[in-house]
Amino acid sequence: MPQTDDLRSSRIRQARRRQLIEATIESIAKRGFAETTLSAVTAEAGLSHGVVNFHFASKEQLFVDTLGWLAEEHYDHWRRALDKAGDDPARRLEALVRADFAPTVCSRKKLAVWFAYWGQAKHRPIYLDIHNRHDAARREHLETLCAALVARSGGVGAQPERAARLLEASIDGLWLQLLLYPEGLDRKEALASAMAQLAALYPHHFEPPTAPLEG
Amino acid sequence: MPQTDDLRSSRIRQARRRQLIEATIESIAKRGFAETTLSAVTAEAGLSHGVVNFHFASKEQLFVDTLGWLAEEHYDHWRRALDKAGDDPARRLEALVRADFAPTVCSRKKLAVWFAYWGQAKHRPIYLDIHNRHDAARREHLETLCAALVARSGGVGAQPERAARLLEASIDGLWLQLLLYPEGLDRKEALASAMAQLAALYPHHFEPPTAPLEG
Amino acid sequence: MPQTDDLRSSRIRQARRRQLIEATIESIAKRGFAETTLSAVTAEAGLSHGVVNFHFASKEQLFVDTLGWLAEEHYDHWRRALDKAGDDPARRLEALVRADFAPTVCSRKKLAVWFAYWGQAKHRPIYLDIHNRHDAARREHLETLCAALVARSGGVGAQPERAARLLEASIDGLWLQLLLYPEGLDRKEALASAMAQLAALYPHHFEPPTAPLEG
Amino acid sequence: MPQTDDLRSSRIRQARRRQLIEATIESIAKRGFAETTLSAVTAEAGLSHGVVNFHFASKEQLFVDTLGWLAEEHYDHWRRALDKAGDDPARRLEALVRADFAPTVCSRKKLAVWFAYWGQAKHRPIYLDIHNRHDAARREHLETLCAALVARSGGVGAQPERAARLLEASIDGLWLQLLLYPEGLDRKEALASAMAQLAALYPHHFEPPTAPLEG
DNA sequence: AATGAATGAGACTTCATTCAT
DNA sequence: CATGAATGAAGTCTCATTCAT
Repeated sequence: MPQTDDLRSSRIRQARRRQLIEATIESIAKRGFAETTLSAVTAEAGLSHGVVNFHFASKEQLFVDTLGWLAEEHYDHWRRALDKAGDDPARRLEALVRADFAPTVCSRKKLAVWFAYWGQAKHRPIYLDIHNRHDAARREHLETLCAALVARSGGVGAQPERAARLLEASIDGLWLQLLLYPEGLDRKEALASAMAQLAALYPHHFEPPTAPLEG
Repeated sequence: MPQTDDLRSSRIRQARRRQLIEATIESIAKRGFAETTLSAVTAEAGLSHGVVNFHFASKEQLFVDTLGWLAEEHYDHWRRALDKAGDDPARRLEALVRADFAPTVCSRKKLAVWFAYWGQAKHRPIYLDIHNRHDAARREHLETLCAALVARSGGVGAQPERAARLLEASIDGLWLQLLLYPEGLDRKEALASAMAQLAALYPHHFEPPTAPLEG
Repeated sequence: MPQTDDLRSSRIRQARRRQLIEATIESIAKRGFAETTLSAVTAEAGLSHGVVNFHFASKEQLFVDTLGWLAEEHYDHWRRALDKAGDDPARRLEALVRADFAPTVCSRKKLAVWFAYWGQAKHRPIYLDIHNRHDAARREHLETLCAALVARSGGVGAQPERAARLLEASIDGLWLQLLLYPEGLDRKEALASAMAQLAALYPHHFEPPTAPLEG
Repeated sequence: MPQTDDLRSSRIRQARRRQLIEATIESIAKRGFAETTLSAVTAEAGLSHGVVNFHFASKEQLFVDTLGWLAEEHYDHWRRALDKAGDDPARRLEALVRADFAPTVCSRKKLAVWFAYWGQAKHRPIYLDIHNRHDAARREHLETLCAALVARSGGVGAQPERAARLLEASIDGLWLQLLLYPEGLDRKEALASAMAQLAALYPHHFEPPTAPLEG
């Protein structure tokens, strides 16, 4: 039956694409962008040499789709975290922060890949687009939630735009430190530092943690 | 006179090296790492094809020396800022933060290059080494100064290690945002945000700025 | 059927390797080692630029495999000649000598290639290895056969080691003269001289030829 | 005084040429033809990079002149040996043979260089020319002397042309074996083998040596 | 839908040669 | 006479892409 065949074919195609994208992530993390050849990707995936051009128009398209997949995974992750957080703005903000330090999105492998893409952001507008498209919603949530906490805050907390920016900056900066000083900082301490940042911005809503947190 | 000749020869070599390193920075910023071919570099420098291997053992060595030059430039920059800042810990801390947003080190060009290198940090230990070697001193200063401000602080400020980490993370994160959202954030507002971070950590020593600052 | 595919694929690869090795021999003979570029080889073979590195790890490996092929061809050649020669030591020795002047192994093209490799023997131990590995068996046969003829011999023939060495040296030296004086010496006269050498060493077993021989 | 200056200048030039030629021989022996770059030569000579093109029109000319120098050295060497040998043909022939195994001309270094040149003979007619020009006289002497010994000889010795050819071939072949099997054969045993060759050709005039000879 | 041999553009690198000093 | 920085042609090798099977 042709229809069934098409369905099966389509499922296989999806599976192959996914397989190749994951191999690409693996390879970028392991070898970096420049050394990630299509041979490296197909070898990683256990597939044959010429298969990439069968599922992706070009190497560049594979990279673009890989970033898209990564961005979507991240998006889905914090959206789910937010959905489970209830209605209290402080709890929602905390959930957003915690989401970024969950093992799935905050492994050293994933961080290496994120920074590999960011390292090319300036001259690859398409990467910037994909990233910003997915991140805009998160920025808005951050700002809205910061604004909701303003009432009882003085100081920086009273400037929700800056507070949101600093929150995001700290998280990104902690990610960078996780990448650059793997021995000086682990994921739990990075999370604790991020929670401390919340406490610094909104002392009426958050307590600075005194020890590393369980992520 | 041989000695004079040697001196002149050495000066010429130094000048060429510098010229090529600057062309490399220009090219990485413009084209990214992968597209920075030696032809691109020599064309940028207005020199002939083969010069690079005359002054650098290999392309990789050119990249290594370029990062070294960049790291040293940054180091010299904040050391000078610190020297001019006097003895008051708060002023010294502020000087350190301001230094990172000065036009020379915080142009979009330089940021693109920094993140290009960081994007390869995981699989190029040599890049990590060079970066960390120069950065360790700065981290120590940050932590010492944070510790000096602890006395009148509660909250996060009372944890100098975390405070220093958050300060550095915010700065790096703001750098990333300057790179990723050139239209959403300029250097002055980034500096204002960094000063706001100081105010959040040490409210007794710093006021949150109410408008973007002159860098 | 995968197995069939593998077999076909393997046959194609073998054929290409052989094709490239023969083109290499052709090119070394025509242009010499230094001028034998990969372009020259692929042009000779009527193939595209990049094939070589597809079938050989490097240019050097191509050269090594070419010498290996040459050495094996020579080995097979004299083994077959020996097999056909019967049991009489004198006939076997003669067969061994004649084999080295057969058109297939003693063309000016092949000689040029052999001496091209020998010209690099001192600083390319791998070439020496390959050559000696294949030649050791031949030296042993020569010596054993010389020893078998000793009984009725006086003079040099009574020293089988030296006799064997001189036999091999004369053959190699005649090869060199064929290469260096193509107009002063042809293959048939070289063979006659080699047979004369047998007669000089073992006058009871061999007659010096009076005219050039048919090879 | 201009004339004096010219003389001095000329002497210096001659010295430099000689210095560079010897460095070339050294380098060909050590690295082979292909790896002998002009840098290698000047480094070997302890001179500066650009000096070669000042004394030789091109790299190729340096190689040609080096071969010329080598050929002349060899020529002078056997001429002197011949001059000292007296009038007896047998003694003269022996002198000629012994000359080729003297340490100065028969070091492994020199052999490597000779075979390096011969390895290119086929496609570099100029090398062939230089070699043959110097060698023709030697061949003639060999043949004349062989002819002079014919009277009391039967067998191969009665064919002076072939005898001379076999004598030369054995010597060249022994040279090749010295190059290829440095551990299986030393200069003294090679000389003994060459004397044995004389004995094989002219048993009435020469005795086969029973032990290696002092060269 | 997959394989993998083949292509050829383009990268890095070497090096003979030139030339200002 | 000599130096050594500079040039640029040419070589080897890599690898994205194509395509017959």
